[in-house]
Amino acid sequence: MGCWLCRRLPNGEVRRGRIVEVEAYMVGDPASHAFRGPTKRNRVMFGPAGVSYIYFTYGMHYCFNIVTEVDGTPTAILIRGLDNIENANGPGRICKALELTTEQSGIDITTRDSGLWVEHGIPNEDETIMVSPRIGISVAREHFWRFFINGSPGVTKNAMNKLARPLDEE
DNA sequence: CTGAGGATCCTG
DNA sequence: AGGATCCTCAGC
Repeated sequence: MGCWLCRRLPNGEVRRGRIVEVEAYMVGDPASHAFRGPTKRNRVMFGPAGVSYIYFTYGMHYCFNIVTEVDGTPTAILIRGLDNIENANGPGRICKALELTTEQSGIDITTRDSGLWVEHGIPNEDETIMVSPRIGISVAREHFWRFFINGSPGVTKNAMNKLARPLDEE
């Protein structure tokens, strides 16, 4: 949260969006694409951290994730919202704004050379991190594994927001 | 081979 | 609340 997702577009333009909303997909998590084992689509989730996982859904949208844990442990973070970029609230809109498709799945995002990378950032002192159930899933709704910066314009407006509470009230 | 459902988004 | 639109995967 607060880091910058950076993308060099095919025309050379660089866009930087501040990450303000994410969801975690865990080992043993029935809502995770990796839950039923490796497939052609999800195989990069089973690889090392710092790699993009992008999938196509609903016949028209792409969603961008970052693989997070060690090789062989299939976890990822879905990036759901960015500030500082127009029309980048929502995972499908992020991929549209940054021109990301499954072509960019499986690439190393720890280097600028890939054209897709993350730069360091942290939340500001006056920002509150909220947690809520994840959006758009039909199982494992009991887990508060969605995180967002309260009040940021890049955060999705959704019914789950009314269930949100501050992270530091754990 | 088939069918159901989907980590979404827009409109009304 | 419903539709767009098609890929993926489980099941047979």
